Amino acid sequence: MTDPTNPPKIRDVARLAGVSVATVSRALSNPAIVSEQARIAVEKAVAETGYTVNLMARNLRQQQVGAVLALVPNLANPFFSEILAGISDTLRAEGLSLLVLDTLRTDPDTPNGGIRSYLSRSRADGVIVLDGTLDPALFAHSSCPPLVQACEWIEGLAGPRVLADNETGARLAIEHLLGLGHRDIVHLTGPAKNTLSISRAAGVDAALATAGLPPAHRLEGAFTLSSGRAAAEALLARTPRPTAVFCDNDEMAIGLMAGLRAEGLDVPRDFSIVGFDNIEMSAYASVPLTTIRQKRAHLGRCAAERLLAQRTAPTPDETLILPVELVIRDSTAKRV
Amino acid sequence: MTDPTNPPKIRDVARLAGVSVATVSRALSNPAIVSEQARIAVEKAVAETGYTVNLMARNLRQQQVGAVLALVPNLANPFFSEILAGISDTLRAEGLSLLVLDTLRTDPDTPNGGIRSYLSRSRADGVIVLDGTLDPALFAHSSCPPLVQACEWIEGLAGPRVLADNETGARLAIEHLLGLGHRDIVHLTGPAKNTLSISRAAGVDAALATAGLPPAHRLEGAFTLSSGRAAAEALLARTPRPTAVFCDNDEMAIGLMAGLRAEGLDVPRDFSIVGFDNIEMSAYASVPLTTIRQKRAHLGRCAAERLLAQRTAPTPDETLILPVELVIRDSTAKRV
DNA sequence: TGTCGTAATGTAATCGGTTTCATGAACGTG
DNA sequence: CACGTTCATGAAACCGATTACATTACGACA
Repeated sequence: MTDPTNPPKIRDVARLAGVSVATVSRALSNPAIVSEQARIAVEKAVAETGYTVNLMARNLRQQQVGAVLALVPNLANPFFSEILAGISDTLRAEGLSLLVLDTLRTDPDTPNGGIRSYLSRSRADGVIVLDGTLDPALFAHSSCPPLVQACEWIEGLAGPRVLADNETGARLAIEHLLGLGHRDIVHLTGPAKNTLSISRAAGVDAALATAGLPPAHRLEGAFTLSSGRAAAEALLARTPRPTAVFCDNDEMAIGLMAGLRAEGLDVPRDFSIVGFDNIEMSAYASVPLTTIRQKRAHLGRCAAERLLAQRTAPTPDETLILPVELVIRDSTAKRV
Repeated sequence: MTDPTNPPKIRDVARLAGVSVATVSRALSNPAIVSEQARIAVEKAVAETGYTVNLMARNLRQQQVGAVLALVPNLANPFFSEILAGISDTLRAEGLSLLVLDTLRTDPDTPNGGIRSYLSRSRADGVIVLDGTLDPALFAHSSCPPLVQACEWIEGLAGPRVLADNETGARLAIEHLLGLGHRDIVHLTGPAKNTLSISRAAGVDAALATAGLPPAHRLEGAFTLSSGRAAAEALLARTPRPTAVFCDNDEMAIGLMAGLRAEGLDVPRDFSIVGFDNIEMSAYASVPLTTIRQKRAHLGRCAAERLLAQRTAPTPDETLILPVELVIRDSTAKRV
């Protein structure tokens, strides 16, 4: 019977069913190719012993791991966790496991934080990179599994990418503000070298240029609530005072609104604010936030699907750009 | 040299170094027991070939996986992702991988959503359960790896638990409100059968009883922003109108405040509100939220440490209760 | 000098499956 | 009836490491 210390092996099932281990293996993985009689005997023996395959053994033989690794910049950031949820969805459907590595919380003593040791074909069948700040050299060895870049991307790293349409998003935001009469618009960005910020800056300036305006002034933030709040002060120091701010994510926008409120200023009367991402909280902010909707779970699913597609077809290296849309709430208003 | 299609095996290293595979294995895993000379030869050969161990082979032999599985109720919920970040920290330090499974997004056709198949010793060396709604029978088979329950827990499931001090947290919240003169306090809970809500309800009623008051009225929510907002209406329908609400998490509190604001009511003038968790957003809400601080990353770390402790010592089945504290902000005020 | 202990190493078994290849039976066909 | 095909099956190779066990060399000590 079931012995907790000695899990049943395929041998035990074979003996009990009166067939060979090969037949048991076949009956379990490809029932169609064994006789009815053998299949039933095996099923009975499996039920009786409580046998389950040892995945380490199977994986060793099949040279696959059954898991995909996601490299996330900050696991504690809800923005990424929703992408992960989407990735998880797709992987589940394929019976694959999701491995998560937080690239923020790395070992400072090791070069590249010891991430390298996780980038091995014997640890994961594929990698989804969500962190645009990683060193491309990390992925440049022969035993690095196939990869897909999602959301952020790494300059100089080949392979398929799944991105939101950042430029269009930024353009929509700016056009919305321009339509409301705003002319002096500040762009509150993420870290200067962040790929998202750079492509959105391009969208911002393109929209401004189309309207015959010079590039936007920029304030550098860090995608955090606190950096948004801190930006309030810098914003108020500007003369003439801008009338609108486009923020590279909703968290900074919410932080900024909190900072402005603390200074006795009103949104949207004194400042119109547009965010990016449409996190759930944005609809519940003190002033419901106008923002750019980005379907994060969907992005995660697409990234995972693209990765899985590489298992069969060779990598097409295409960039998939997902649409975004403007969500107008209460944080933007006509310039007075 | 390095051939992308044929990763070097330990054999290749051995041949190149002029030693046996056993010596290579020893030189890599326990350098102290090989001669200086052999160690150097092996190191050189490893560098030359670019060899990395095949973890599937090692794991099969050593009968371990090198990964821990976390069962989270909802990956998209930032509350859990911060716990995950803590878990990740601890595992990283031990060179272990983190596997994540979203128990919300399960296959509705399969009993238990197909979670069962992930609960195998050949998939993970241990399991951290963050979902209190799972069926204890899931874990009741011999090949289920050692587990730790964290944050939430499952009635009828043995094993160590790492919990926040929910009862004390609820008591602190209620005592704070009582101290401000509130007597008619509503408890906005999570789902009725949720273990967190039940233990907090006990804390609430204990504090009220100490003050000679009857148990609190309860409203059932779902730990979500929208359920918090929806509670506003139910709250206002009560006569006499309560003056304070204790919410089982910050998200519901923020949702509730949004709902009340929409009805033209003011916090804290018309209602004092206390949340639970102290998520980062709470300090940035329209009215900075008074809440119960719970160190989520620390909780994750503790859970992971306890799991790892089981590798050596036998399971002590103790429950570890982590302290919480009251954070007073602006959403609570003296009853007028 | 013989014996023993210790350190370093190599050979081969082992982990638990999957898969190749060989074999035999059953069947249809000319 | 001989022959080729298909189907089901089992024996054994294989995945790539770790490790138990055997072997050797060498120094210490009686």
